[in-house]
Amino acid sequence: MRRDIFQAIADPTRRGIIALIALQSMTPNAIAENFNTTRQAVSKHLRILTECELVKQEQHGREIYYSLEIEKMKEIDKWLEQYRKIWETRFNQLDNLLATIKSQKNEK
Amino acid sequence: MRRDIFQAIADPTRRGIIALIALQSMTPNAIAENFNTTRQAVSKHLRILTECELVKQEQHGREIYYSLEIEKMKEIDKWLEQYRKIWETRFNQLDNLLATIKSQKNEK
DNA sequence: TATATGTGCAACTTTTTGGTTTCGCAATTT
DNA sequence: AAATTGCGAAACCAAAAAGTTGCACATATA
Repeated sequence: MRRDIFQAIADPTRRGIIALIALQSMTPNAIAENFNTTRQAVSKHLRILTECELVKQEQHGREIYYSLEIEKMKEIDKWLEQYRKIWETRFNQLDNLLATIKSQKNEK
Repeated sequence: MRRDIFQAIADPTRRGIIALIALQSMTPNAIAENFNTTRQAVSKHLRILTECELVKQEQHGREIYYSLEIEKMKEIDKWLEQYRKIWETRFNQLDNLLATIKSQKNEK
């Protein structure tokens, strides 16, 4: 089992679950109502999300409320950081190029 | 075949390839040297990356150079945006809380 | 022209994944 | 106490994915 955050967000249903519980915690049954699968399938997704600490659970009687561990999402942001640097550099280079063209125009 | 960007970055070897060709374009053979797999396996990964437009190729004679399509990486950033909003809000709330505590202290 | 090299592609195998069904347990409700 | 409800876990299945091997094709080199 690989069970890292990138593998966790690879599945569209899991991304749906993440979006759903991002703002309020929900029970497996309530979550499953929003998808075209069984409660058990959602339960499996929740297990995977829990295993890589993207989701936390809180038991209330026989109900278990799941919610997003937003801090963990920052890991993706952190990974993206190196590429953000690249595209920002490219953007600045383009910016400089445009500025150069503009100044050349004005010199005419 | 799902073949979206999230599925593409789920595989650790593919993330390795992305990191490798982010700054300079490389041939499949050169890329494969950096991993513990065969050239053909890398080729398959490159195909997947190409199919979801994360990577572009440029043919030079019999060699094919692969490089990262950095623009496509912004899609992940875009998806992350909604969650970034959440953690920034949380951060501000914490900030406000700390400020409140501080001012209460000063009132003593 | 013959040989070597860089490559993609197809067939095949193994592993992983997502889903379903069935079950048992604990907490409610009747 | 009995029935119902909410849940996770295990066993099983089908589909997908990752890797391997063998090939064909084009380009380069001898």
